Amino acid sequence: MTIPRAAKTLRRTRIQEEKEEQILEAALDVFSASGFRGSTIDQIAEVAGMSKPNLLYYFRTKEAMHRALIDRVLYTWLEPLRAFDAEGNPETEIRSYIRRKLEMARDFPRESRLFANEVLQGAPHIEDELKGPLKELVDEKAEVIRAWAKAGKIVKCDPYHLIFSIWSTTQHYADFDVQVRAVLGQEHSGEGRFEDAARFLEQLFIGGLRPDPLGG
Amino acid sequence: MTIPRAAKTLRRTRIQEEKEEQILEAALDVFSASGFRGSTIDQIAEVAGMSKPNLLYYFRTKEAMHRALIDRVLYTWLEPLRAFDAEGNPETEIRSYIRRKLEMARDFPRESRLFANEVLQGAPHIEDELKGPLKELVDEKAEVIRAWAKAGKIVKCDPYHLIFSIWSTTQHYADFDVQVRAVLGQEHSGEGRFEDAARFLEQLFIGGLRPDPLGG
DNA sequence: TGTAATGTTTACCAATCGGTCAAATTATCC
DNA sequence: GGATAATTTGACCGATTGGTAAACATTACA
Repeated sequence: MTIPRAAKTLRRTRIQEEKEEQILEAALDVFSASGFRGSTIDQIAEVAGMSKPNLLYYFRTKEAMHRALIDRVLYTWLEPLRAFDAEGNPETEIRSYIRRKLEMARDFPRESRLFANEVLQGAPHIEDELKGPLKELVDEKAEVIRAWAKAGKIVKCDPYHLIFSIWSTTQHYADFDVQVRAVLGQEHSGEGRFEDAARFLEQLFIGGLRPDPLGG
Repeated sequence: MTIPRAAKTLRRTRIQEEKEEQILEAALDVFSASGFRGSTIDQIAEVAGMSKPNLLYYFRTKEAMHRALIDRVLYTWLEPLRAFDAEGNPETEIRSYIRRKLEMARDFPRESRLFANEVLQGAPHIEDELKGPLKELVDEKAEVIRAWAKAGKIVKCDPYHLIFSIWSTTQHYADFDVQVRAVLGQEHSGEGRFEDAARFLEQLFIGGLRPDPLGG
């Protein structure tokens, strides 16, 4: 007889690990492309290359799949911000934060779109994460930035909106990729666009945050 | 007998205008909140306060509704960029473009999310608009910016990525509103956040684009 | 005021949705 | 190799999906 699924997590089989991996990979594909409501279990099952009931053997509901996916991806997604170092030099810290975020937009666009879809549609499944861990992390880093400003290392500015602007400008290249490509045209839509973006954004932020020479 | 719907558009009745208005208003609500695939005709019908078949009397399919909505909103949405004036002073032009875009994010968040949802999910319904009218408009304004840079009025930079960065930073406050609110916390989530954002973004862009005093 | 055009509703359709079930199959371990 | 646990499948469920047909109600206009 099949053991109750709750007990399944006590010890995980080789097959379980492989299949769950397979499923979450497919789920990332589908959820990031259509959002939660717009995605169907059948789609995910097809991409994962298994039957729907088989998929539902590993994740009992669509919600459970989505949750597992969010949980797996969220920590990694916040890594660049976590790496933001209070001890470091403001200019190099901001520069490398922008770089890292742009690299993630380039290398993990599906992850970016997964969150974008979720937040865009009111974040019904990740509200707690936003108000909890995310807010705390941002609060912490905002303090760092504020300290830099107070010390005259960068211009006085609202640290929260600074962080928002780095998020939005970098993630734009993942979330709005088709629009970026459409506007740039075929000739500038190669991978070089990330280098161009990096150059521009560093110029913008470093220039825009340079401390007022008058010390104002 | 009911005349074929194709002929309906020859002359529009009072009722037609009212009801189509009602429907598109409801459709904006629903599509912007759930994306095309995630939205249902039933939802829209309920929000519009009419029966589903009645709604389908005015728009034969879900696609037709979506298309009509996009068509109606797109022109307005591009208005701020169109207002970007080559003759004007770069600093004030950029400043007022940011202001206008932020005002739209504040006053028309549903419109912003409608496009964000669409682009995020691969822009299956507006690809032509992106590659056509949008690209042409951006190309034109990019030339203006390039000329400013050449004349030393602003720093030399990639005009396309500049435009992208203004889009992304401003629309962020509409598209990622829940995240912004969650991170700012209750105390800073009032309407004042748009003023704070405006102040920061103007500081960032004006500072970041200020021409190099060495003339480099 | 009559009537033709327009608008609305009820009842319905096939397809798809998320999910269940029991039977069949495969892997594991003694 | 056999028992037992783990995995997979096909058949199926009720609810919801986008959309239709036709009867019914209302409006506009001569």
